[in-house]
Amino acid sequence: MMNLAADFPTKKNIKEISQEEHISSKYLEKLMGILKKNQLVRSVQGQGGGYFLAKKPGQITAGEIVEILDGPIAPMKCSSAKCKMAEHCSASSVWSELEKEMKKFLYKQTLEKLIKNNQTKKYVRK
Amino acid sequence: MMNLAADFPTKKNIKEISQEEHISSKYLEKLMGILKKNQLVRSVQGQGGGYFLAKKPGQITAGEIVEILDGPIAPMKCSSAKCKMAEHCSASSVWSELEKEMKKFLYKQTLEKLIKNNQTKKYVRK
DNA sequence: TTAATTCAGACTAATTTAGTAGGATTTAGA
DNA sequence: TCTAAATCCTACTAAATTAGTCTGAATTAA
Ligand code: FES
Ligand code: FES
Repeated sequence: MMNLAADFPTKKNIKEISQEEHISSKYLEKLMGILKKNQLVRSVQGQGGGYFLAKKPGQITAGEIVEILDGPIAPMKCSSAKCKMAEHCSASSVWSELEKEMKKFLYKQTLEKLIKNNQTKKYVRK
Repeated sequence: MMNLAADFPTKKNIKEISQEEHISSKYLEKLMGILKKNQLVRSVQGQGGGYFLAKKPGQITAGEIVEILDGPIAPMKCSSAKCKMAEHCSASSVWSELEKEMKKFLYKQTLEKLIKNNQTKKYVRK
């Protein structure tokens, strides 16, 4: 039988990631499950298995990740959640505009960008 | 004795505001208390009393109100709350930049602006 | 003195979130 | 074919936060 696990050199398993990111492996397992269900990562099961990105880092944005893991991007529950008072609420326009700004910002932060920023950060660090 | 309550023609009492804003008077009482403690509104006690703005609408911003009633403006608990992982967390820069954008936006929305927007809204409504 | 009002703070209930537990399934390799 | 290393699945728990209530005291106009 061929070795599936060997075909994806960038993959990492839960144990590795959890150590690098200082996050409990059990919790990470859960999160990766969600990311996988939403097709941001793919996985190889069984011994030697692990996870890897489903797209190029330049094509994954913070916006996607946040919406998948945290739910809709919104400054208030009111804003996107179709608040029933929105019609006669003077604040609703503020929420919806702010929501737009947040989305705009988060959807232009790609993983690639983040990685680069983080690498320079390391150099700059004393 | 002079009549304090008559001196501030724009004042409204809890009952009036709670009806206008469709919010329970008990809850509103609590919120007004917080706004008062933070000097966004002032009040007159006793019969005929009520609340009124402590500054001109052009000098009160959504940012202030939100920070007073909702706490620090932040997209994540992590961002401004001095997350202890921030040093080796690749996401922290995203949170802090987004936080800046949110503050910038909210601090330029004055009450005056909001009132104007809301008036035109009424005209436009079918 | 009375009635209308703000003021103060404790309390409750509901919801959300972060995180854990336990076991089933899949797979590589000996 | 057996075993160990991994993902997968999903229910559960605990903690924190939030929205909102309740009670009663203090203040003031009339
Ligand atoms: S109460 Fe929901 S938008 Fe204002
Ligand atoms: S974990 Fe707090 S900033 Fe990333």
